[in-house]
Amino acid sequence: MTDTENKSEAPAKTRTPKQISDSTIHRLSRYLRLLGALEADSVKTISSKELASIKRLTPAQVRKDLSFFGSFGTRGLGYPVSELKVKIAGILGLDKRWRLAIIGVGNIGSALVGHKEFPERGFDIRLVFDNDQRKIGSKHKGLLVSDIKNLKEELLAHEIEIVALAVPASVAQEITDIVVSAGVRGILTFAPIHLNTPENVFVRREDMTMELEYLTFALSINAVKSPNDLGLS
Amino acid sequence: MTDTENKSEAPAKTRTPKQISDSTIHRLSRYLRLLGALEADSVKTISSKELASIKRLTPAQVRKDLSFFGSFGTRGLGYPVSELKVKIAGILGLDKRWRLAIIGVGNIGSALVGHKEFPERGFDIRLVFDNDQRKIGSKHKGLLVSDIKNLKEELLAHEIEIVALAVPASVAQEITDIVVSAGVRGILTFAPIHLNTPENVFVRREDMTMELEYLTFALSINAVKSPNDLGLS
DNA sequence: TGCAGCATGTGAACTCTTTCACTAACTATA
DNA sequence: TATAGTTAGTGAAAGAGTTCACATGCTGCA
Repeated sequence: MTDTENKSEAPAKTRTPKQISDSTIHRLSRYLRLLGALEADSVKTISSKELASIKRLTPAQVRKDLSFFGSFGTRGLGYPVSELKVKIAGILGLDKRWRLAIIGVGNIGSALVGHKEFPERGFDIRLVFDNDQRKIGSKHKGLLVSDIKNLKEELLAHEIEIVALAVPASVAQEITDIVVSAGVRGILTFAPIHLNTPENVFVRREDMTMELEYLTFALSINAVKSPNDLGLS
Repeated sequence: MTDTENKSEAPAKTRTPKQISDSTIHRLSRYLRLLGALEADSVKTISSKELASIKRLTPAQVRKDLSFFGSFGTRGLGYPVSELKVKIAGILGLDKRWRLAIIGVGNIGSALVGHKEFPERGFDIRLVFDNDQRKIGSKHKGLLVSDIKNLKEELLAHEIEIVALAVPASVAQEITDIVVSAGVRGILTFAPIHLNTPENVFVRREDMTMELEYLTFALSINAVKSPNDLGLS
């Protein structure tokens, strides 16, 4: 075999089947928000450079993120604000409204129910659950609290698509199983534990303590690790 | 002259510049929590394999994470649970209690004030601020709400180290500036905007909408699960 | 119409993170 | 004490994600 080199030539086509990273998706969310503000200010066009400087990123990063999904800009000019906003919203699946349920009306669940940003950004809270008899049946910030005993039935009846889980860690898995059995495929959980779910169910965890611990780590080290990634996830 | 020892010619030891990644820190937090549970169950020793399987990681990942900070295990046996817990807590700066202030007692701030996990994990909420006269002076979940007008003075007086910012995005930067001027170097913010801070101030952002949008992205893609199709053609 | 200037889109290089694969070292047992 | 079995620690390889650099192609103006 003369061409030993050849066997390593195969990967020439390193084209991964387009796996989009978490970071890219998160940045799209951030671009989207900025574009909303720009649109409100009647800005018509924005370059990757401007977009990047506002978000503390590199222009290349912005262009690369967008390029995964298509070509939305015009060379020599930049990106059309309104149009790009619509495109990104489409990519993120925000061209429809989503039906949400909040499970658990403790401190966090309560905050979620009252969170005004949700409806503003396309998320309609349709159901609120708790297991506390004193709460069940009463209105909480305008929403009737349902008995968690009827969780599955109600989720199905209201065709809930995404659930925010704000219950104690001790019951989180148990409730997750019910939620999944009701066909819900998106879960935003605040319980600091790993949730077991089928592969086609997506879970995102919001963990404030973890972020605080990141801060204590950074503050204790006292040596700055990476000056510029403050605030990025 | 010795041969290999002596030279600048060798591009040299890949200086591990001790750059610890975000992910590693987050995983340490998760290990720590698990170790707490194990300790409560009187588990004395745990291997990287066991630790990994519980957290859905690889054993190599666990060992690598820990190896950045030292050698805590025993070959052939594993890691001593209680000891490792103390070590990780130390790494994360959790060998002391931290003084926290919550700014903004709306939906989210209110949840934070009542969040029982904070004191349990070493974070003492010392101050709570708001700008609403109806709230100022009253007790909110056992804590007196201070006037945000006195923000700087109070932060200094109580030697607050970390602030949780739960205020509208429109005033977040302004308040951040004050917080920073009071010597606070750790900020956990819930406002969905970039905060400008000096380099020695650490900011972590908690953004529920962003996580929800991640879910809608995932759910949308999956719904249209055509083989090669990720977005537009 | 032609030209100058800009900004996109993108392969390639680079950097960071994860996984692999192997050695060193300890435990347990006889 | 020797031996079998297990597991930590760690360079190196592989894999991801980010940045570079430049050709392409559009805009605006004379």
